[in-house]
Amino acid sequence: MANQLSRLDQVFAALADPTRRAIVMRLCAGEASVGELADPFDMALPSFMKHIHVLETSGLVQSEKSGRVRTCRLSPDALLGAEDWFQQQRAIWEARLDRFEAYVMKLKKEREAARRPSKTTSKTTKRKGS
Amino acid sequence: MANQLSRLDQVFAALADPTRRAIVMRLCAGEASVGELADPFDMALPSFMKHIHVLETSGLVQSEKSGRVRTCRLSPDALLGAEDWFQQQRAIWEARLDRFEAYVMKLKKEREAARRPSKTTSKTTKRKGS
DNA sequence: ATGATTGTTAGCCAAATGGCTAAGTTAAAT
DNA sequence: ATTTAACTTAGCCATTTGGCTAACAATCAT
Repeated sequence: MANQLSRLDQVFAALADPTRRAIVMRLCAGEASVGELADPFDMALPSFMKHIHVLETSGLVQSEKSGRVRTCRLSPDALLGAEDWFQQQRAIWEARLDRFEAYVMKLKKEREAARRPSKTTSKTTKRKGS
Repeated sequence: MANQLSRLDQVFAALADPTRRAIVMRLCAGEASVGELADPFDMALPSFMKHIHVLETSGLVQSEKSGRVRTCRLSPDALLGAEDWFQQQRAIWEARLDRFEAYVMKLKKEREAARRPSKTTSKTTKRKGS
């Protein structure tokens, strides 16, 4: 029944909300209580707590309660996991660009070879222009 | 009236769905038509088109129609923008760790200085244990 | 022991999301 | 001139999301 969201799904969904991104940014600077975190936001506490809960189930934030105050801290692993995803995509993207560039270079050489049908590439025969 | 979502909101929301992440991954390898993109997914075309549309309004994907086929390509800027966010947070996080480490080092020195109240640090007086 | 702080639970509500089908529309193929 | 291919639009539906209030703990301070 439970829809088994992947970790990445939850992390990206958590970060899609500006309130939650602000919480994460705040927690990057150090741990804080729910009250401290909620203070800057014009929002009822129960609404705010929902955001905290989303962050916790996404794995981005951990918290523990001592006395009547719950202290939240960032757990950087989930953040790094998401960052990894970008880096992998960028790697694939850049590999593609490299291949494309290689392809263009090949075309260029072939065009040149077609224009000058000698077998060896002589550096002395430099030509410029179309 | 229009709720003016920030670009980051839209990018992260777009990436929170596994179908859409798969589309982005596919497009990292090169442009493709809607039909080609939709093929691997067991989903009605109109549903799939909604995903494409989400990706387009997030800025992650651009598309253009020629004839009856719409070709989609990744626009890497939005992707890089989101990656930047992670890197900024990580920078803050790491700065904090550095500060913490510096703090621990300071404590350590003070403890040591308190234990051995001479002004100069003599390397000869090495001591081990608690 | 009372009262103030600091969450927490329960439940309501409007809007957004992510799926569907059915019925267009436009370009290419025959 | 039809038919087929490749989207596109319109609209339905269930679930999720993100806000609220009201009432309930559970501590800490006095």
